[in-house]
Amino acid sequence: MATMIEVANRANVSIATVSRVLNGQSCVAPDLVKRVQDAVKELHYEPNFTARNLRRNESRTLVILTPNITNPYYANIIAGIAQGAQEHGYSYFLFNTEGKRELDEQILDRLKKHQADGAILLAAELGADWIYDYAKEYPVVQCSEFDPQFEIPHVSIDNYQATRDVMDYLISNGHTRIGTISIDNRFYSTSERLRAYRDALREAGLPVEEDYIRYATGEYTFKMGFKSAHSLLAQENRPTALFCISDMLALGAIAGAKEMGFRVPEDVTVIGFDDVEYTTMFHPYVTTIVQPCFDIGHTALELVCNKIQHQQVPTNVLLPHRLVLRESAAPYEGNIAKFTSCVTG
Amino acid sequence: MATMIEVANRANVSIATVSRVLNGQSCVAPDLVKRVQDAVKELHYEPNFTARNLRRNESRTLVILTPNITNPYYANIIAGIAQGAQEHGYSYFLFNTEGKRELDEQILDRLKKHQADGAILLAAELGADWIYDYAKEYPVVQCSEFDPQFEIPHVSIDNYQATRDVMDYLISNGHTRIGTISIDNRFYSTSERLRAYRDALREAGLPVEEDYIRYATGEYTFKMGFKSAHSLLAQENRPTALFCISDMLALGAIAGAKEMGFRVPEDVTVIGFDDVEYTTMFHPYVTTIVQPCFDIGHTALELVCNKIQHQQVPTNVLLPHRLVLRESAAPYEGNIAKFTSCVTG
DNA sequence: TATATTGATGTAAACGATTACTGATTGAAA
DNA sequence: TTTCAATCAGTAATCGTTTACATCAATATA
Repeated sequence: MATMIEVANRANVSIATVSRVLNGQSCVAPDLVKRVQDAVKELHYEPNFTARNLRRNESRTLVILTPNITNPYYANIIAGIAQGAQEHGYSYFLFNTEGKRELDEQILDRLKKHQADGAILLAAELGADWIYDYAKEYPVVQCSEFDPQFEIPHVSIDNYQATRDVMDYLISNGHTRIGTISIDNRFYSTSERLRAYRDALREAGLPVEEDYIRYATGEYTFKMGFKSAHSLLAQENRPTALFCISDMLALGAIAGAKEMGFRVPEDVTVIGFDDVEYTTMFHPYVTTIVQPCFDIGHTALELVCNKIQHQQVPTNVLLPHRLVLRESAAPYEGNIAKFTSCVTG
Repeated sequence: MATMIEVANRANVSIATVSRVLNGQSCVAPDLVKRVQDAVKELHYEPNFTARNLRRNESRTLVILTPNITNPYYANIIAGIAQGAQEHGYSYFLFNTEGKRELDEQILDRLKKHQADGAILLAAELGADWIYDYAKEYPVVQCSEFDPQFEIPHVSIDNYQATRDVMDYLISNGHTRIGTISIDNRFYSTSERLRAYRDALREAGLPVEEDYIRYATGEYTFKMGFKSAHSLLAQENRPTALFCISDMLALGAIAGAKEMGFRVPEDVTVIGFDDVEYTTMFHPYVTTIVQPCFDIGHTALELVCNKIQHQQVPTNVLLPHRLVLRESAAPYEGNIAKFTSCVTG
């Protein structure tokens, strides 16, 4: 592959002129410009980005840490990031770290090695103070998950309010026995949703039954939703509504409920969270909280870019959510008794 | 961030020695090694990979072109690639190009710019001779899709035989009116599956009805499967079995059939392709061809790495597939007549 | 006409690593 | 004791750009 020197020789100019033509900032005489451009074409010259990056002391590259790209929720956020990256001329390394700290750190070390100019974290756990060590020195932005006790810029929704919206809907529709399928992870969103769930019940004068709460192990998977719903609905005095903290859990919960012979929503209302596309594939379509995933990703990207350029960025960006009513939720009709008998184990 | 020079000064050695210690090939006296290591720690030195890459004339980076990460089929292949990349110390840029040639070329140009050492293409169309131009000069491997007329290394399965396996199963189970949901794309897999579909019917002495074939527009989506099944099953003399060239199409087809009042598999057998995890989420679980996605990705990565090291690599790697029988397929029982009446438009 | 100003171009020094080459030291062989 | 090879460390060139600075010609100003 030809270098600038060869281009310069062929065009009979200095390499400085070649560089100037290529970057097109300072003025160069038209005939020289033409000579350089011709030489570039004839030699099929392509700039060596490694050399350029070394000289400019940048990489035009970001790292993105995600727990799991297979999850359509993350996939949509990434789509937003991708579009923004394209717009700003950035590339990115996408890493599936499954939230393993070791791996996370190994990847963030790329910032130190000049392999990346900034980072976006999609699944920062509560209490992850080590992230702060990076964020102090390098442009780091958190997306969807964050810990409010650290001053690291983040983009998310108001998880507490979103859950209150769900609970308001359920309670005002007559449900009094409301269960929730949560996860045993250390995400702020999880703890906020749980807090809102409890607060809503308490404020409505309803008891907070620990038997109505399930903490699924690990990830937001269909299987976990299935199992949790099974165990929730197998109870004598089972809940009439299930609030699931993700759509994949809700889809699993619906399947689990159906498998036990319950109709959704007639016998059990199920509400999800996120609004991934699978919510409208299988009936009943899932009533859920719509998160502006694409925008969350896109905004996060804007923030890193601004940080890279040493601009001031807001720490706490919350985008609007929305409760969308579909088929899996219905007012409580009081027709549950007949089903309690057919519950197996 | 400290450089080698600072480390060298602090350790009172030359930068050559620092480099030698860091790369650990040539021998360095133990006390010097220690001094260098101490200096590295004290200064929190991290090598600048841009500089290293410039000097070594490599990037340790790959580009991966995929039409759509959201599709779980591609996601699994990428998981295989990711693992291999990790093993070999490579990073990769993942690009969703949606098969747009312009974009594809723009990204492959990174090979010329020394931004990547090799490329893996997940969705090369038939007749894409321009890919060959890159493949001649740079390490390029194709994964899942390829064009047999070009000598570019690729990893895939035997799509013709896999489809013959499906058709053998259907025909030997008494189905004679077999439809297929294909796509109007330019993939070799698509044309091979269609060829096998026609051949199987012909060889079994069954007519190839063009009315039983649907070419969905664009992508392998749930929606397309839904619509295509609807139109196939709305016919007077509708097929009793549908072979879908992807699982997402099959899931859509099952939903479409159900929406029309058909039972799957009692009234219509539906068979998919790929074996993504969604096949076993909703009943009926989908009978499908299992592709070793992870291995396909992993093997493709091995091939690029070997090519990068100028080793000889095989051109045509085909991995084994398998037909797995689940709930969505059943022998033809002849009980269809009663349903033809309830078919709407 | 002499001088200051402007603007285009070239020269050469970075950027931070790797590595060919050179030189010094040591120990073994003659 | 001399010679030679082997081992290890240092010097400096190199990778391919960008860019501060120097140069020079042309124009404007006095």
